[in-house]
Amino acid sequence: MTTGLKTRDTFRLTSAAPSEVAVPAFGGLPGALAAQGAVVRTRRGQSLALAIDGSEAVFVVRAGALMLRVTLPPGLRQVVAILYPGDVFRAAFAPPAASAHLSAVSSGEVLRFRWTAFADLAASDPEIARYYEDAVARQTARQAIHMAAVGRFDCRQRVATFLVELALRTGMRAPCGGLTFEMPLNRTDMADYLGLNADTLSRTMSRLRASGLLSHPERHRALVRDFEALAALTPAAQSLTALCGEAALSKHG
Amino acid sequence: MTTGLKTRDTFRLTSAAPSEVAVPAFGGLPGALAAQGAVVRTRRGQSLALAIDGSEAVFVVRAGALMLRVTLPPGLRQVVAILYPGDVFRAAFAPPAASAHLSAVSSGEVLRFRWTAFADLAASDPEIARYYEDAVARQTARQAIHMAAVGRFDCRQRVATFLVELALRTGMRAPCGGLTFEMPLNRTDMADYLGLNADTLSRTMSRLRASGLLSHPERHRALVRDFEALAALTPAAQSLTALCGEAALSKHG
DNA sequence: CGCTGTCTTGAAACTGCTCAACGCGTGTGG
DNA sequence: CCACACGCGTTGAGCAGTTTCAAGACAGCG
Repeated sequence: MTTGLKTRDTFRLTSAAPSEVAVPAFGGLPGALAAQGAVVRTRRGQSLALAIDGSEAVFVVRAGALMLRVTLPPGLRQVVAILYPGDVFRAAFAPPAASAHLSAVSSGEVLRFRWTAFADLAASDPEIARYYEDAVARQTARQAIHMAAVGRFDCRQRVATFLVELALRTGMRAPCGGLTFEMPLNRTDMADYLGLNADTLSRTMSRLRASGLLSHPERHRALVRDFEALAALTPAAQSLTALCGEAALSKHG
Repeated sequence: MTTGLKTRDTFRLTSAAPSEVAVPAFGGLPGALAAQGAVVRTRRGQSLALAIDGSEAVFVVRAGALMLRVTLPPGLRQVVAILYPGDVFRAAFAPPAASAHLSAVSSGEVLRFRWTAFADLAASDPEIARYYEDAVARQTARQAIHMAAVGRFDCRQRVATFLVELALRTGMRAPCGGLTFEMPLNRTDMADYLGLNADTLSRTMSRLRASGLLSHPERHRALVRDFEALAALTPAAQSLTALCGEAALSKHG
């Protein structure tokens, strides 16, 4: 909030995404933020405390990715969200009484603040306020798509959706002409993210591999030969490209 | 953001909800907001445009409830969120290319602003900024629970979760000793919210009715004899009471 | 080399979905 | 006033897709 400027995303209503894509505010992290936050380097699996000696924490992801997992009484686990560079997470986003757990899915770097300090920064610097607001809005919109995927897609659609998401985020053009990207989550976490059984997920990916859409040159890395074909498998393809930007697709690795 | 004050919610980490519940900031709507916003009276089914002649809108729910529905290409519909009094909705929360649609599920009243104007208000009034931030955080936490429900619960658990949610929100002690509340959504919308088939939902509710937990004294209204028993059916009961407050449970209708 | 954790795969069981029929309340026109 | 169509909810039967459970493959590591 704070600034009267228009959202960087060209604002759209319903309807198909135009080719001019809303580029998320990566790189655009306000300098004042980086100067004030505590830098935390993350390693895969590392968990991040939601409180800093009793007071609420806020995180801003600079590199790598985080995930928020909740666990409900009978051991039902759900990975609620994956946070990519540019995303923000306030501890109050975690639901109470649900064993909320924030952890890194890959090595990277996050900025950490006390919420009180962060709010003061935002109050005094419109750029920070606007950055935070836009990040929250972007993430909320992404969550909506994820919700629809988990609520309505069959297993192949869900997996395709996730792969497209990863490809758009971290994909690089491979020398051989396809698209490669990290698969930082293990099968269980991926299944928990997609609301699937780990066995079902494994089967589904095997089928994608068998159909030639996907291959695993090495563990924790995927190669997609024909991105268009993969995107055609998920009803959310348009929304995802609009949300993540297609910048990644042109980067060469 | 803006204010350095601590969130009204006593901040908690993981673990079970204590009996002292985080009361959502109803009634606590800053006066300055009400003075500035355009009052919109809603009727059931009425849809709310996400843009005010081309610029982004924000809504603050004062009474009644709204729902956000997305529809993906093959006609897959998902009700992503239900917004109750005190909740806020910024148009940028709606995902692009997903036929996002915001509509009223019951008659009520919402305040409408242009986002630019709202942001300016928040920048100048810390109380408004804090109200908005806390509302967004509360809603995000609720979404996390909903995500877990859609991703991991079986149909009975999902329906129980929804009923508990409604009971906590709008439930009143009935003269006969149970709890009554409105059921503003029709079967289809409820099913879309829960990620279920409408037929399955109907069956599930019939079973609940047959087991004596639920009854329909009149259309669009439910009566729960034994709230504890209903709450015992959902793994999210603790989280829901922590998020919605139990104030409603003591109100007499 | 053998251990462990992760991933894969198969067969059976089950849950929820599809499709179609029916009941009911409401609105409309004869 | 009745007949009819319509929207909405309910219900049954059969089916499809997912989960469950258990066994096996594979890589990493002491």
